[in-house]
Amino acid sequence: MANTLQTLQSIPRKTLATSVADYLREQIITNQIKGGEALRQDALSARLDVSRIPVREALLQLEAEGLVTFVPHKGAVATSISVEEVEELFALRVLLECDILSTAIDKATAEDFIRSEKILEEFDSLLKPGSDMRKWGQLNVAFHMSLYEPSKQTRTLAILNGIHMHCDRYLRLQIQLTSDYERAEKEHHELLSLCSSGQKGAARKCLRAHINTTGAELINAIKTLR
Amino acid sequence: MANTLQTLQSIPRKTLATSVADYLREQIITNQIKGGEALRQDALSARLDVSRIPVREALLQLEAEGLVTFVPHKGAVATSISVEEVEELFALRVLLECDILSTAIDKATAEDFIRSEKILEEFDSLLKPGSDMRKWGQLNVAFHMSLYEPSKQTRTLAILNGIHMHCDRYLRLQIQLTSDYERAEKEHHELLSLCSSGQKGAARKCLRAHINTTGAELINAIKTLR
DNA sequence: ATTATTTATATTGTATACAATTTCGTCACG
DNA sequence: CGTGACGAAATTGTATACAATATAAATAAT
Repeated sequence: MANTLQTLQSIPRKTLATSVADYLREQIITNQIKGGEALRQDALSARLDVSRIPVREALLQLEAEGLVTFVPHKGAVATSISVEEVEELFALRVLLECDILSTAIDKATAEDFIRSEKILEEFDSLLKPGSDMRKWGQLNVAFHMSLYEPSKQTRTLAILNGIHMHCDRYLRLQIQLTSDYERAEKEHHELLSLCSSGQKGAARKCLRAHINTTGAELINAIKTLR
Repeated sequence: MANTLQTLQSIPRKTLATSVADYLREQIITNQIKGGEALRQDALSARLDVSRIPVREALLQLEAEGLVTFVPHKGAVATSISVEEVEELFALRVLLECDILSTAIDKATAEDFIRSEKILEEFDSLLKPGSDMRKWGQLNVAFHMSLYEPSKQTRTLAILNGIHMHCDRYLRLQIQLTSDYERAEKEHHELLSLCSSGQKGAARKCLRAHINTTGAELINAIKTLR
């Protein structure tokens, strides 16, 4: 079996630094740590009961992901994002995702579509309001990435992963407020059926519309919040 | 004066970790540290006469840039890149750079073009063979980024910066071997003149051709080297 | 009173020391 | 021979301690 090795080498012995990074990333994405908030190494190491070394390494990794900015001798601050940047991110999504979707459809197998389908089914389990938006955001990213994964374009996938992380940081807010998840889910199903029937042109069009309306709704929500 | 503040806050007190990162990045990009080579923290800290902490932080930063892979408890290894990945990177360049060029042209001022022009002039100073390719690669990146900078799309610019870094790691080899810099320079001048005269469509076409032929030449060179 | 200048405090950066994990050689066993 | 168990050496991960820098407070000067 080919993927045995895959599985084996993907047991990443968790290091403290990555655990701290995971924790902080979660906190930032869910807005429990707000944009602009300072992250003191000492406070974090005391709170998490580890030394400052893994905390520093976690902060460095988060900086690489764009979730904090790290100024030498001054400290780390959770990043905030401007409306212009959100717009840029969604424009990037349209550009990259529409492109990668084409090659993904060409290379996709039946199992690939089944995997995506299963993710959509998971959405149903938390359709009712009150369910945590954390899971919703994760599934949203997972669905999109699952669609593109067959392309095997690792660099592009990595870039998209980063973009989605940032988008979701704000999507979470909007989805919660506007109950927009029903639209998103309908569009997801539509998109997947177009993909699995190999209608590349229509699928791209659908995806572009999906990203654009989502972005527009989000920007709208952000602007009214001020 | 507006940029006084800019200048002041852009004096980043260099930390040891960033110095080490700069040093290692240079070594990797210039192929003095080859892909697949292991980077032992102990050896590096002894060689550079610093402790392992800044070395670790440097390696983490380089991992974020994709220049090394960091496996917990095993160590860091300089990444190597496959032909498929080079092809992907150049395809990404076409997609992103053609798009960003349009908005950059719209927003560009006279000074922007002058800045790009000056970079092209610098090329002349090292046109003769024997001059170091390090500078050539830096100028090449600088020229392209200078063209796109007026767009103010910071996320896209950051992504492109990373892509260029990886491309140049291999471009250096090819340029040296094939004396292809003459073609590149001619195309650079052509591109800039189209931009400064506001011919968006033609400029995009020219840029796409420039990236595509450069990518094709590079892939060609890599394949013949094996 | 306001601005400089100095002192003290807080916070980050780095070195050293120790703990945990992996790697590799050795040896026993089939 | 090949294979697996065991232990020593090498290497990485983390804690603690100290040095360097920045922030804030206090004092002095005009």
